[in-house]
Amino acid sequence: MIKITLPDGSVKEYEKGITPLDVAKSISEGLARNVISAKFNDTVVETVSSLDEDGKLVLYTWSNTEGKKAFWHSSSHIIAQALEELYPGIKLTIGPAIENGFYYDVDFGESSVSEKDFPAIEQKALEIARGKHNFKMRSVSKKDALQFYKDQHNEYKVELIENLEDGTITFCDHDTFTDLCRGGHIPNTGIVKAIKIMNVAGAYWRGDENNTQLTRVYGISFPKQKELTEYLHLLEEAKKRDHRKLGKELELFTFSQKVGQGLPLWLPKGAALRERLENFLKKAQKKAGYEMVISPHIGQKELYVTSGHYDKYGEDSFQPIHTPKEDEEFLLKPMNCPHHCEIFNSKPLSYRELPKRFAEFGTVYRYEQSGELHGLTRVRGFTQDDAHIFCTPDQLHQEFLNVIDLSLYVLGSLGFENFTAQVSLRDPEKPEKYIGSLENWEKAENAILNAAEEKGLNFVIEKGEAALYGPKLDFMVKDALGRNWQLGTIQVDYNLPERFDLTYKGSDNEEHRPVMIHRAPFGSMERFVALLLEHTGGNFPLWLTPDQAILLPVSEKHEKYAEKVLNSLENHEIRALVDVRNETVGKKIREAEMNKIPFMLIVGEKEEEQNTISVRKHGGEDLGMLSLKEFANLVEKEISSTLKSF
RNA sequence: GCCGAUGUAGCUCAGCUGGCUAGAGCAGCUGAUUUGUAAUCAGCAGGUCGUGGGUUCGAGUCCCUCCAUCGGCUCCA
Repeated sequence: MIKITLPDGSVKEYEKGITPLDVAKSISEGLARNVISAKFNDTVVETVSSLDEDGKLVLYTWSNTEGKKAFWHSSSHIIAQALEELYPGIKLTIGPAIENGFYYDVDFGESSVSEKDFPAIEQKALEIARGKHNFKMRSVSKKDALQFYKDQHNEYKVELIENLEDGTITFCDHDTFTDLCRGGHIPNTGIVKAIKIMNVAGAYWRGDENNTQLTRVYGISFPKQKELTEYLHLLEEAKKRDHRKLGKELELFTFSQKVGQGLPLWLPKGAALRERLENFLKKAQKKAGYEMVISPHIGQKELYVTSGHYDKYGEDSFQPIHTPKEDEEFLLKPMNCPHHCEIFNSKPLSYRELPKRFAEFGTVYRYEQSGELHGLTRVRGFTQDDAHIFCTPDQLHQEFLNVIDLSLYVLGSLGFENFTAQVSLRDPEKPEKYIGSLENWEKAENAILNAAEEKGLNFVIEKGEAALYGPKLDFMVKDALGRNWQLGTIQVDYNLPERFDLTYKGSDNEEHRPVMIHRAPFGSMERFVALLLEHTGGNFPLWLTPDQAILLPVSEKHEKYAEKVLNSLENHEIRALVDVRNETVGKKIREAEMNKIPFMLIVGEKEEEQNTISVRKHGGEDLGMLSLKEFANLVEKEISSTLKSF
């Protein structure tokens, strides 16, 4: 007999060799029907694996993330079988479950797959699924495993197996299909009732662009057809929140082929919105002791050679600007830090004057790869809400904590609650990616980890994500389709102060090296506005939104009164406009709704007589007739409830 | 940069296997209507079909180049 501990803490005794599925049956029939995956002692096991020792068992159904993972991973086996049957001779590589579905990377050799082939593959996969084939794991010796794939001329699987230890290698069979696999499957293929190929894309073998490019087939599957339909509907809904679509509809920004790709043009409403965001941050920064500085958009090549950026990025950047004078080269500024270092250098400073906090909304230009450009989230010219803090080593910790506070204030004020804090460290195996001494890096990494812990931030650590000159604390936010983007960032840097030979006079009358903090709470204005658009669906906070209210005169007769009201609204600092078009009220409301204007103010005979406005909120709520004063109070109250001061 | 897809009026889209002067709705303009909580009616105007080449008697439609966009990969100072 063995003792099985269940998640609720209860311990039950079973015959040795019992399976998770049997355990489920002993609990309830319903559970047994729904169990599709299990973990035994924190290791993923099959629902039909035999359990031979005491341990902790967790059973998973479709409603658990772990259950979905097993479901989607199993589905990738089914798709792989379908592909092999339809395209004989292809070479399979890896096929994991991902956040939403799964993919399989395939070397199609001479053939290729495109959208029009999807239905046939899906149908084949469904046919296989309906066969209710059991997934069966079996151990294979390294020698046999290698032979199996050598016979298939599949060099990818061979490479995978070569890196595995003999004795740990398992294959998974279902129907006529066999795949190298670690395990974690649903009991049988029949549980998959709906399966859809979402798209195909190129992906490099082992993520290295020097390797062969494989075809990545993305798919998703569900235990019910209805759930697939719902998922596809959800995707459609998410597309409505796409910032590229909303930005166009709300006239915030545009792009022009003539100006160039990745170079956004801010339209009047967008520019005004951006200015409000900038002022919001400027106000907070002023309280936090920052000073605004301004630096030019170009700098001598020498500046970036000093900073180390030229060596690292020069080749893949916008190329130097040449002047009539020979040997003179300027670069478009790809970041503000070197300029700010020189500002620090402009006069001798004493420790009494530190920290120095130089802030600038600095526009920078980076030659991002063409395939990587994406709306406003990844562009070639953008404005960072940048600042550099130069402080003594003693001040670093407190300064870093203060910057975390500022960043959290910014995210909180704009309703970003579901962000992930990420500590990005260097990849110890690739020192060539970074500048500076190991000692400096360790100091900087510890400074960040300590500060993040002290603030009680719930953070994840990512190795290899650090910046060229130092580690970072990044705030990541998901877009409408669940893709992660970095917004705010805080970086500790011991290296640029050395490269620029920055010093201050200490109390001991000796020269000392300051430490530098790079920080940008928004990240960039472009990306921040993009993510804000996707999060709010275009319904910005009232303080930020382009037009807070629109006056809708019932007929031409009430235009004068509307203009009068508009005037008073302006006196109350409410941004409003009048729709004087010769249209019905219904039509004006419809358009104001589509333009996502928070308040629609209808003025007609009654309102003019009583000196009031009838207020309709975006979405349809009727607030009835209000006096101007009442309305102004309402607006002020709503604003102050979302916009706290720092 | 790489893989795959897409590009028709300001916007959203139709245009089958190549065949008259390329269509619709919305937006725009003109006129009528003077309107009370998500589309009043009528008329008009608007496109060298992303670009450049090619095949053909004939190209929006087929082929190639380039540009841009979309989904990924790689990258992200």
